[in-house]
Amino acid sequence: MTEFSKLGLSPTTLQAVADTGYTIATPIQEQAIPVALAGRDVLGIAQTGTGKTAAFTLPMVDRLASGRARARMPRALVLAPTRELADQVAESFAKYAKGTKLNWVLLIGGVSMGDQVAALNKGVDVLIATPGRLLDLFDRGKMLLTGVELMVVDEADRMLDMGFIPDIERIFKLTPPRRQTLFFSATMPPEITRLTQQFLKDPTRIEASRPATTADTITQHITRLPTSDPKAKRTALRALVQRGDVQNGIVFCNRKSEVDIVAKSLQVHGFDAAPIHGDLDQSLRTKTLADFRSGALKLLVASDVAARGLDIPAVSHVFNYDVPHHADDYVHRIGRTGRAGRLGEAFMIVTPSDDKSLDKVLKLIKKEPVELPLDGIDFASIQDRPRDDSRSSRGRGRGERSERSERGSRSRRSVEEAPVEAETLIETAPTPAPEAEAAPQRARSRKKTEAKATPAPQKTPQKAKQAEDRQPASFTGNPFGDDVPAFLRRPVVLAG
DNA sequence: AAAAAAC
Repeated sequence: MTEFSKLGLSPTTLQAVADTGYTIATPIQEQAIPVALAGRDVLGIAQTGTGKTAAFTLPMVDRLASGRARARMPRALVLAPTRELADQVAESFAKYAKGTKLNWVLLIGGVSMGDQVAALNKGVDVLIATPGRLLDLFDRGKMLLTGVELMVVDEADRMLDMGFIPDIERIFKLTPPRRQTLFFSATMPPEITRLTQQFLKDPTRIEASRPATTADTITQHITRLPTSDPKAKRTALRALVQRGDVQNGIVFCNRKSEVDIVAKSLQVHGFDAAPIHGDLDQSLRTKTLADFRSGALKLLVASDVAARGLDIPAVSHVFNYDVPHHADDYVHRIGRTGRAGRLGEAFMIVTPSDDKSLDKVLKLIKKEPVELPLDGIDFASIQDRPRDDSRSSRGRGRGERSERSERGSRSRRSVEEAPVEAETLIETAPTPAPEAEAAPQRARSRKKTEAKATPAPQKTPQKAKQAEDRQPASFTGNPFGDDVPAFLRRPVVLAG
């Protein structure tokens, strides 16, 4: 157990740490911070939940605090594989750089470039970016990377999975070789090893022991269905969600289309649920995640965009609507619960077509999940409506009609009609009273429509705050008032 | 087999 005060951080940074309430460093922080402060490269083998983000943010703040960025010449760069992860790093930066004059900008896709370009022009110390938007802006000549003193690569193995390695290589080559590099990956496949050999200089290798393959704080269940029918799976999911004491939960699906269908289905049945995946508008992704974190949203239906890295401190339940094809993903998914010593529960729906994937999962977790049968549901009699069916409802029974509405883009019919099929399909787990549970769902739909209709979505509180931080309170239209900073009087130096 | 990421 090492206190932060023993790691060599400056008093300002220590104060920022103290303000967050943390006093004891995690193993990765304890090992990485002194090495990074000494200016050495770090190769950190660690996954999320180990305190990795603070392990690189804190020394970064300290090492950058003395200098000042010039226009279009950032001094540090953090790369993350997903927009949400980048945003999370930015939040960490906001916390720990509070007492300094450092500024930063989040460079991610899916949002307007305007603010990002303005920040770059003004001069920003730290770029926190996903590779696509960073390179896009670079190719448009919006910044140079020759002034980068410190570069962080987070979740490198995931970048590999996502095909980002050529981009990362290119970015490495755009930064000066003398830079310091902090490189993090949960695993070290050969491609990643090669990358570190090429771009890191005599790195100190730090391994934070994985908190066991699957945390002991998570109780794992599997429910076997006799059919792969989607409607049967959704019925089973509702029964599982209703069975326990779900404070909040994440429902993982393998496909984005399935995420939409399952979220919609849960909403129609009166659950407070919303989808998140990469095809959704970024403003909606941000808002949905914020709602889920704050407790305003109970069920997050997600693709694997939310499986890794996202730091949601208190998730009581994880539901695997689908068995993930990669066993690793199972570990990441259920790792969203049972964090920081809390208890968590994980459920997985398994159908006959999941045999292969399930074998891989069971082999990896080396643990026998609790079999949880759903008695009283006649799955064999549940049939999904054929996909190529015409849109007319002629000749259909009540249950099927209800299912069709569930598929519709945004059902308008009153929610009281919704649980028709529940009479026949759910015997053990009654649908919640519509009047009690339907309201949040309708509110959510309305918000979504509004967001689409508004040309310039409102700044999230966090973004507004960042804008505030970048801009003096006395801002009157001329960003610098009468005092034009020195870097603006100098011509911008192009190309090294 | 699919997810993610740039316009």
